[in-house]
Amino acid sequence: MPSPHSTDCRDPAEPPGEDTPDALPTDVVRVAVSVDLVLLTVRHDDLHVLLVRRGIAPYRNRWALPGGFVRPGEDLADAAVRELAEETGVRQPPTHLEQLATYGTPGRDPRGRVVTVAFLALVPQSHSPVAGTDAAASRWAPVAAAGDPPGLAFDHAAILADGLERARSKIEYSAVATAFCEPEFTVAELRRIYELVWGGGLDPRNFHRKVTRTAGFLVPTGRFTTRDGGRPAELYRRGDAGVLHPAMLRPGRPPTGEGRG
Amino acid sequence: MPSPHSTDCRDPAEPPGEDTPDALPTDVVRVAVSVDLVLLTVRHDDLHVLLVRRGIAPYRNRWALPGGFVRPGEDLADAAVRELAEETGVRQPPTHLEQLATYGTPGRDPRGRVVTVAFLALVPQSHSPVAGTDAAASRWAPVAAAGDPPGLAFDHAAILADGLERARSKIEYSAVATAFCEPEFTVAELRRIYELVWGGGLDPRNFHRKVTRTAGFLVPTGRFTTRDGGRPAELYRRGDAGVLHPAMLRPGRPPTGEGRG
DNA sequence: CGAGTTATCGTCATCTCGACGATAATGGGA
DNA sequence: TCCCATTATCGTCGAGATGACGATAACTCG
Repeated sequence: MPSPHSTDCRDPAEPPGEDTPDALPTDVVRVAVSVDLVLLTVRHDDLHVLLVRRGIAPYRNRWALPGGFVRPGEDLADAAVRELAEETGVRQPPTHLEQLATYGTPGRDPRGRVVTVAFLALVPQSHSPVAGTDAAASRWAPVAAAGDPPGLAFDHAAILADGLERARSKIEYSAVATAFCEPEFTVAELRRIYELVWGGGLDPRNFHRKVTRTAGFLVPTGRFTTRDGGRPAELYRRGDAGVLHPAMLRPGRPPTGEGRG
Repeated sequence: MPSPHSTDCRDPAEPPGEDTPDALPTDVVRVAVSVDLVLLTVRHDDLHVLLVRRGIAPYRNRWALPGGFVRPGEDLADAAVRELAEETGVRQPPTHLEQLATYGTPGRDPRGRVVTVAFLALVPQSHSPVAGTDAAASRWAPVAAAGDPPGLAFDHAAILADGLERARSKIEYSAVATAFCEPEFTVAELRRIYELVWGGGLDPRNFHRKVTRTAGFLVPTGRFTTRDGGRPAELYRRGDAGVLHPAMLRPGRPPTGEGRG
């Protein structure tokens, strides 16, 4: 495959070690890199996001997404997990953690150039004991009110919006909605997740048919619970399905391709 | 992030400007930030990716994804577009450009800590005159052979794989496949895109029905061409549809949810 | 002009979905 | 204890989408 039309390619490709300079070009700009977390959970029958209160300028006393600077020799995902534990007291690793996007617009941090890698994390309520060492320093905010005046610090409102949109679309074609659930859950509890994330009601009968017949989505335990009232409901565990086929369809779309998302 | 231990929060939230220190904490690590491009196009009836030959160590003479360091005051997406123009001679902005993911594992660059933001770009063949100022310095490689020994520099093989997977899945539920096409194209040409990206044959009749009936996907021009041979085919333009409903279904999946992607 | 090629339309069985009726199995009160 | 509200789960039905594939249209080439 090497150079088809190259004039002279007598020097073969080299491994990284050979002839490697010790440092990057001197004119390369160095920037601070941070990670920020959009950590979502469902509690009190509402979708919540974890926010921390900034203790220092800029945006002192404003609410922000939890996050912090990446340390030397630390991988990005590791930094996200570390910040999660440090700032929230959440011990268990999140049931779902994925990279969301990277935000690096100059000026997004008044202190200087900071590029932040945002992560989306989903946890069940049991993972979120309340969070934080200091009650005043962090809180779960209903997502609808998370951006209330004076608004979030930095560009965190945009990051939160992107995270929510990602969550909303991702539960359509993947099984990540179960990441919000306890290890064992009922179909109704899973349905409630979808309803809260999507913000609309779903037909219990069609939903039940859909999730129980999509292979790999749910694993029946054979045990039942009456914690939701009414007839006992079977308990399920997360299946091993990554993506769903066909996808869960978000209601409210026109019957035939309206295009435009 | 810094410790928000403030017990008393009598001071109201502050705008960024007030009490803002001039600089970031001194112990924050600064890293080099680069952008890398997975630039895909279809040429000679095959899916190709643009590669550049590295002229300096590390990985000297190895092929790599086009990219470079972000400049001071430059936004990430702007850097991607700039590198695209600089390294490839591609003038027009790509028909499709999206952020792919960020790679920052320590040690991925032997020269030091480098975090790279990867972008996925799709262009029609007409956008890719050949590319590059120096013929030996860049080339279009068939994606199947792009990673051939001795392999791509850095972790670019993984980035390329992620980009391909993104493209493969994204043409399912969005209309980005048209980004590979010239401004006016036939249904057969669009079908060929899907076949090459997915790597399998599609039924021309069912494909035609699907794309022409999905609102917003294609806009008929009323004109026809015989450039593909046979009966004249109508020319279409890209519609304004962002996402497709229902999605284009990748063949080869079992009829009912097999789960697992 | 006929053969080959490609485009486009149609048919049909199957699958899925949304709407919604029906039945099962609890707990809480009268 | 019995009735009822509540929730879970199963079934039915029509509309729409899909995959397989037949049929016809319209061009080029020999």
